[in-house]
Amino acid sequence: MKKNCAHKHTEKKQELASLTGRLRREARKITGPRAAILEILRHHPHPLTNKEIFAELPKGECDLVTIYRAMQMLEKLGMVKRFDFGDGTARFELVGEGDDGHHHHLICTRCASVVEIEECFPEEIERRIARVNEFTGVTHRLEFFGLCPGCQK
Amino acid sequence: MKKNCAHKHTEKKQELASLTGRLRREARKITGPRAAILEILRHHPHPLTNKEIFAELPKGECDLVTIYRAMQMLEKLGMVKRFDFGDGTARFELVGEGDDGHHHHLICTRCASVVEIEECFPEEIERRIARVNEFTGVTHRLEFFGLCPGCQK
DNA sequence: ATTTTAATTGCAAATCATTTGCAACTGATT
DNA sequence: AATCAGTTGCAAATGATTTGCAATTAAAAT
Repeated sequence: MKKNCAHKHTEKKQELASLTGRLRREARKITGPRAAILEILRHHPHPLTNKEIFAELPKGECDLVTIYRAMQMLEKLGMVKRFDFGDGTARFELVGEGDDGHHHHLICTRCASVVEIEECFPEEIERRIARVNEFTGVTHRLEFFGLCPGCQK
Repeated sequence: MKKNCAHKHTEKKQELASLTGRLRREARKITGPRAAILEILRHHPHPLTNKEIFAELPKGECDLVTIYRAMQMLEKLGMVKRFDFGDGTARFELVGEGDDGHHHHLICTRCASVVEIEECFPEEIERRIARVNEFTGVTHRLEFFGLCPGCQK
């Protein structure tokens, strides 16, 4: 069941207590659904869709809508990062304290397996793009696509 | 009404005849709706959503669904390129003959103005990413976001 | 430990972008 | 002008995500 799993820099699985602590600090309630969701995110290195999280959850643990609301909230608090693989479904990954979660992925266009990538768009080029166009606060969204070893028929 | 418009490499507005010619070659019919859609794309340098195309069209010229279908077809023929700015709506830009349309944009997160970017992700790094992970046919999706000069309060 | 209160949840229904079914229509070819 | 496959419009279906609202509950106050 395990997918390609080349974790270079996110191998630090956060403690559940640390996660709930962050919630508490923000005056959020630690509810059953939230603990369950965090627990699932904690154990998954790659971005998950809300449906996938829902599927991992014990049967009636919580409603899909609750997951949507939880992810919205966690994203606002900076505890999860939203990724867009271009298939019309949002994916979320837990973000470490202090970290901004910025990184990229290499996705197999056939089997959808995901590899986390260390490389990033060169800073100096991004700065030049910002300067030349007089934009400020420039970031980027970047994902790679290709055929994974197993799918190269 | 004009947005920020720094066209570096797509300043070659294709002839309508050349576009319909491509359709004809593919055994597609040149219909009123299609000609109208191509005409609009031809005159717009930046990616347009189907709704935007629809809005530009003379009132009852054609149905929104027809635009969806036309864009699907044009994308399949490689005549338009689909872009994803992460807001859940596809955008399309006309692609020159022979060109694959691969390029990126800098989008203002406040006013949504778009600037076309010449820079691309460094090839050698992409090749390394492919090699290291044993992926083939690797490409990328990349867009930049920031505050445009006019929106920097 | 019990009350109080605001945050949270579930469920149904609403939205939005996009797709699909199907019968009527129309370019392009003969 | 006849023919026929490709197209179109309209309604309805899909899929992801959001929203309204009344019932529930975690956490603070008593």
